[in-house]
Parts: sequence; C-alpha cells; structure tokens
Amino acid sequence: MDKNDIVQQLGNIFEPNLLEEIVLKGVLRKFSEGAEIILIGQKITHFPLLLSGSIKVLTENEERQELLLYYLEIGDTCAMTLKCCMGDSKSNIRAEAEQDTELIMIPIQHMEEWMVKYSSWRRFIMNSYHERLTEMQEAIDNLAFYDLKERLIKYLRDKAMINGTGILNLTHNKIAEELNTSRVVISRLLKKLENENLITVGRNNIEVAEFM
DNA sequence: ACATTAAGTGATT
DNA sequence: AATCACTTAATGT
Repeated sequence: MDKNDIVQQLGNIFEPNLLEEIVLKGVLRKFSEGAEIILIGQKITHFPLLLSGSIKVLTENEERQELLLYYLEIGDTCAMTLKCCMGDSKSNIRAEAEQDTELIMIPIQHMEEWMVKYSSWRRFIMNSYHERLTEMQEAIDNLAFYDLKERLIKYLRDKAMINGTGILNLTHNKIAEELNTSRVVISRLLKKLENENLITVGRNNIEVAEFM
C-alpha cells in the first residue's frame, strides 16, 4: 500500500493538507490475522488509523478472562487509544487483528495540534467517540438483557458480517473466551442452533446460514 | 503409532 | 448456565 492508496482510503474523511501530514508523520504497519496489536498495560505512543482489514477490541480482567467489546473497520480509530492520549498512557484494552490488517500509526503528540489545525480532524475524533460510545452501550445491554443463546447468535452474525463470509474458522473454546463463558456451554448451544438450521458446525469451523 | 487438541456427553450444583 | 469428569474424534509428528 503506497501513498496514493492511503489518500484513496482516507480521502473522504480528511482534508488534503491533513492527508499529507498523515502520510508524512504516520508509520505504516501490517498485522496478519490473529496478531496482537495492543496489549493490556502497554504504553501508547501512537494511535492507529485503520486502512484495511478489521480489528477486534476486548477487555480482560486480572484472571485473564476476556470479553469482546467491538470491532474496528476501515477509517476507524480506537477511541480507547484516544482516551490514553488524553490522560494516562496505559492501555486498558487488548486489540487483535481479526483479519490481515493495515494500519497507519500516528505519534500521539499530533493529536492536539491537529485538533486546532484541522476541522476534519475534530469532526473525525468527535465522530469516533460517538460511534464507540454507542457500540459500548449496545455491548452493555446485550450483556444485561439477553441470554447467552442470543448473545451467541449476535456474535456469529457480527463475525460473519465483518469477515464478509458465512464460514468462520473458530473453535468453540475461542468463542467461549470472547463471550466469557465456558466451552461446554457453547458446544451445547451451537448444537441447538444447528438443529434450528441456523448454522452448520465442523471441527474448527462454523458456517452461518445466509439469512442469519 | 502416539500425543495433542477439539468437541461431545451425563451428572451435579 | 457453570463445572467436573470422562469419552470420542480429528490432526499433527
């Protein structure tokens, strides 16, 4: 991916002068599927702008139990990282490449400067906060108001959407971890969903039906 | 052939 | 819905 591609991907979001600065100051990075992008407790020196692929963002407690929060797609940035730029600079989330992903990493010192200089940057930041906050709210009432079976259905549907395919390479164990439950329970629920013809399950993969 | 990892099952809380 | 203990099946070396 070269400069022209970057301009292409982000051209609708940012004004030309800002685009130039992004290309100039940013560092291009690639992560392959499954790679860890940000770890909990990691110090944040750059914040990511997503060029291609997708990233999943999770929280984790002291016992290393995790919970999926939301996905980032092209043109998104991580609001949690933005938060880190403001105050204390340790990450309280974990980010992992959901697919092969290209990012442009921008040193955090440009944050504030750009807020003053570029209106498209201000709009972008506000927008990101808004979107992420909305997604967080969804994640919360998902947790509070739905049982595990419904959460699992949502999880599979989102995953299929993000990956653009109904065929998901997942183990029951991975799903259980991301939904913070146990493998046995997931296995049983998947079997139920299969009986309802919503999915078909195989070893290391699940196929989500079209209409789901 | 053997060890490892993923998934299925029944019983219990 | 979680946990335990155990089985079966698939896969890697």
